[in-house]
Amino acid sequence: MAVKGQMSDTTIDTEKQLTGLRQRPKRADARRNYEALLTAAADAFTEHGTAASLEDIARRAEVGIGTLYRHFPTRQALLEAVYIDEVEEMSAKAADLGDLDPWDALVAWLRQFVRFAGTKRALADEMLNTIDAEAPVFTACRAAITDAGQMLLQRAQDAGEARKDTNFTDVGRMVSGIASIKTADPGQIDRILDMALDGIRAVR
Amino acid sequence: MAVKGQMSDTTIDTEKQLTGLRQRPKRADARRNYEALLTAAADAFTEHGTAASLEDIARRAEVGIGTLYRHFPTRQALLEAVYIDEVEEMSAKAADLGDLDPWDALVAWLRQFVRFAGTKRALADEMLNTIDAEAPVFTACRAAITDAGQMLLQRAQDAGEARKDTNFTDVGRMVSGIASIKTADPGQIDRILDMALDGIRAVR
DNA sequence: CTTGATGCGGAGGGTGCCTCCGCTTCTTCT
DNA sequence: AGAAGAAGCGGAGGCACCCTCCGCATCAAG
Repeated sequence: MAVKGQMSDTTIDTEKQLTGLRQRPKRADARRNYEALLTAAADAFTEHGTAASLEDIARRAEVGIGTLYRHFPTRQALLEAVYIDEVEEMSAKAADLGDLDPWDALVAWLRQFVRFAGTKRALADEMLNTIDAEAPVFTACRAAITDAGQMLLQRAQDAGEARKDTNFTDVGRMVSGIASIKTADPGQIDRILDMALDGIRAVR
Repeated sequence: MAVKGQMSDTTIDTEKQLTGLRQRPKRADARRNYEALLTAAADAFTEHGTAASLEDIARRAEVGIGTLYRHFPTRQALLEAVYIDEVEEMSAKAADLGDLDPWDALVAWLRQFVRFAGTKRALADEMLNTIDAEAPVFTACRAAITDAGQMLLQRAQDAGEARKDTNFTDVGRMVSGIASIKTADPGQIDRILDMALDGIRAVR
């Protein structure tokens, strides 16, 4: 497929793909519960990893356990929904950052990317154990993230703020590598990321 | 410390280090139960991952649940013991292979290494989440594996069967990279390993 | 306002985790 | 060999979690 001048086209495409993977309930009360569960689950998974208690999630969402199971019949389903939700958020965030200075926007987005990758790696691993790496969930999510990152990097490059001899494939890998560093000191990741980002910046 | 001509010195050293990390019970019945638990746990963890049921492990070992908990107060402790046990086995295996042709010995050992790394990676990851990467368990285990592999590679190199411009650091990383490939086809890993091993073989 | 359709929630049965302590088995000393 | 204390055993019991099932409440379309 040809990429026309603007990036937004592909962004919209991948967003549609993502949304297609998930159908939110239509009745008002059901949708309320669904969203509450998603939020509670995201918190719980971040806090306790993939092993978080489903009953606890239902409690946090102030919803019966039965409701949780109706919306998400398996732990996998819930995991997947949370994952897609966060990818969508990363994607949307990229668009929101459009007003900022291109470089600042890129940095802000990559920071969020590190947080995302850090807490969600376990989740993705868990999912990989159960379903195929080529499952539509993953292809769509990868595409969405790549599109968003590519756009921000491109913009920074066009503004002469990021070096032109790189691409998002490299930057993405670098940053996710940094995100996966296991360390006791939470500030260390930030420091490393700062250094690495200096490497992406254009020489003035 | 200086390494004298023979490899066996370091091997013995690292074995001692490992054994020091674990003290088997001394009373006969207690030791029997301890070993039975270790075997059962290894099976269970390989089969169901780190989440295997401890009660199931006790059942398989034909031992009361209380006995399991006395020997291994936490899941971590059991995980660790199994891990050390398997590392010791890898280490011992390297010595056993001494009679074989150097190249065959190396290949046989690396094959076992892949199996080991494949099933035990999850275990090591789990442990890393709880304890430090520099904990004595890990340093000692890394050292033991490295020693064993280094010796076998050296032997194959000396016999002119493995290329001389490499070392176990590289070979080890390569093989553990291969071991970590996620795939549905179990034969694929074997095929890839074969190809990779051809790359280590000396040009005739 | 009525009335089906849709969604809610929690009781209940099953499993796993971990602790605690009365009973058994081993080892050592005489 | 026998006694006696040390060491070890095992499973009942209390709690949390998993998941299902179904009577009851709530919604929205007519």
